[in-house]
Amino acid sequence: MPSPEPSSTPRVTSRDVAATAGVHQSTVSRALRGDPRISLATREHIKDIANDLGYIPNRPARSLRERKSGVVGVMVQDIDNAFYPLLLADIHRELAAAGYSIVLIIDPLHRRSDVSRMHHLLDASLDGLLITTATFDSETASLLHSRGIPLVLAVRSVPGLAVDTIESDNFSAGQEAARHLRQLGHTEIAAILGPEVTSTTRYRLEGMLDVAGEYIHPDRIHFGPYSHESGYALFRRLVNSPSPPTAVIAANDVVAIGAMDAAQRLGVAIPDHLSIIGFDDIPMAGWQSFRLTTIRQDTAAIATQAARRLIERIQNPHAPPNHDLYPVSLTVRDTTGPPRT
Amino acid sequence: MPSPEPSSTPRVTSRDVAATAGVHQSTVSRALRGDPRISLATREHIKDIANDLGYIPNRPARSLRERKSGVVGVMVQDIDNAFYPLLLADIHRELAAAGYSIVLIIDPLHRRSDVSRMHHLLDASLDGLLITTATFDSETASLLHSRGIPLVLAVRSVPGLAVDTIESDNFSAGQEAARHLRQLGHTEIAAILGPEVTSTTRYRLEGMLDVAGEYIHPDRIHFGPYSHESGYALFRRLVNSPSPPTAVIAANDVVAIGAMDAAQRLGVAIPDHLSIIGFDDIPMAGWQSFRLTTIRQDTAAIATQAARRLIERIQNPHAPPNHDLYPVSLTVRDTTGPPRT
DNA sequence: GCCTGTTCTGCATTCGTATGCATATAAGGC
DNA sequence: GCCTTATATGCATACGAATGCAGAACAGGC
Repeated sequence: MPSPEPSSTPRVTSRDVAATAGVHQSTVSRALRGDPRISLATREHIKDIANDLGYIPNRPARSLRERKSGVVGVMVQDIDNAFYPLLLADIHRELAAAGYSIVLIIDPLHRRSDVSRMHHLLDASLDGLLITTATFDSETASLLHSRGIPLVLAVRSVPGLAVDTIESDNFSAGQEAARHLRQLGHTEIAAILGPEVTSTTRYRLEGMLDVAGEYIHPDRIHFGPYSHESGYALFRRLVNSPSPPTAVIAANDVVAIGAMDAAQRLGVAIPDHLSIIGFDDIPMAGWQSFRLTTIRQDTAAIATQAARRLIERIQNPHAPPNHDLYPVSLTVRDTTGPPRT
Repeated sequence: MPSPEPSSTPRVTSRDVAATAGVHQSTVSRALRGDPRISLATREHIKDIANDLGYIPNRPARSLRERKSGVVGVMVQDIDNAFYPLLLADIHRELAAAGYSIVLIIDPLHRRSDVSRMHHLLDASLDGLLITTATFDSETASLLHSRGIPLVLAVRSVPGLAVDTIESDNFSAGQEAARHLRQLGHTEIAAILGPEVTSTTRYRLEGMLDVAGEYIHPDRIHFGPYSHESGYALFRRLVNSPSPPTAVIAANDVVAIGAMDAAQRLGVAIPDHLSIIGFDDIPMAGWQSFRLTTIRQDTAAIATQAARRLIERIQNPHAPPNHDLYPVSLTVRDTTGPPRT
């Protein structure tokens, strides 16, 4: 198969189509958009010619004129973290089905976005923004919202910010996790949590404390990033402490699996010596190597709904904001059991 | 924190800035781009006013005028597959550093892109395209290239297509894997491979056969998607066959881990009963739960280099294409050993 | 055959920025 | 104090598509 040379042919525009069809550019525009005011015959004729010439409407020109780009931004914390690809897959499917392209915006915690860094979000190249990385201490979402860009918060919420929010019932999630461990008889519970400034961490913690506050000593509550490494490191520290806990609640499955990795390395038997429970129920949690007990959240539903809400918001910027709260459920596998005696 | 209302204020344009600065729009444009022909005083004055007014240049307008969008597309097979996020992270870092935004294009194998589906890739909204999903049977890359869009192929190559290509030495990779198993004494080797139409699969297979052709019976060569599920299912079939192999070469680490998952479920001891080797050396392969022996490829280098090549290609569309070939190396962990006796 | 009313198409402008060219003002030479 | 050369800014237009409005072409009524 010989490789065809790239053609340096200048792009064919609606004017070119118009010229060869013997009509005016405006007629081409209308014909291709199916305007019934153009006679059917002319419409078909123009479509044929457009096809022959390989005409493709210029997107920037259209965006400029229509004041919308057909592109939305999706902000994730860290693409190299099993949770976000999971979200992205469903978000992408839904948005693509509606004709939107997705710009990937990676917004790591340590590199907080100031106003200047978000200029490119407000340059009219994005019709909307789906944020999965909102934190309590960042004004990003609030600023963007005040600048009028259609906005949706998924997974994490910001109290008092009146924008569409799609999240799990994380308070219940925390309760469920703690309740499960309590029912197994644990009284020495530790928590390896995510960043303190995230709603997921805060509400889950509140739920845990609500159910098992007296069994989770403040010294045993640790905060860190939502990462495998964090689970690994903090678990290590917990186990090497003078009085190790009998159960660990991990920030999410990724962290829990990091902890399990450390456990395996340290020769800590799970669940015989120590129980671990996570949150999310990502597919990996169900793999034979892990069989992780976890609080399931409906990530697919959240992703899909977030995408839909964003589309609605773009179409109707002034509708009152919605708050979708999804229930969670305990999934018992093999990493939790009664405490060692 | 009260939630500020989204402002419906119309966007502030360079003309607005010009008006309040008492200069012409063109002067604003030049001043903000640092044109030395505008006096320093005026430049600063205009910048201050632009700041005060919160002026942000309109991207579609700029794209239209400059004939470049500052956006590149990155095509991946399946975001929900550990390998691609890994690639994406580095690609994103590199492109973001160069000021490019990334549009995520998911191009699943089963939904092949025809010309109409790729119209939106040619509508001038993308300055270039980084394809990680090229296959032998798809004309996508070739077509796009002939249409003149700057193009880079990463990970997978297409023979005879004269475009920048960045890949590992997959033939050597196949050789290494087979050599390792041969040196351990294996004579009953099976292969759970990726799609036959990918260069990675084809070249790795050729490498394997080159070294151990007589020990890899054609009936034991299986093709499937590069997925956990495929590894799981095909491994199961292999083990349940009348004469199971003593070693399995998996398409990549994701597939290998799928196979290990099946092994664990079926009670097949690894490596005592059966050896498994993968390709890539994704971080997960090193986790305690897996300790997978694998042929390491420098994914980070490939991702980074691909991004750089694309940037170069955009700047200089007519330079001769480059072919970067990266060496691979055997990483021995705990999933390979001598065959059972 | 004139007038009204449809139906179809063209004209001209708009979106916001960048830039070639012209021009105005200032500075310098003598 | 006139002319040349910088220096600094303005003017006008292009990028490509969409659209309000005007107008052409045609049909029908009488």
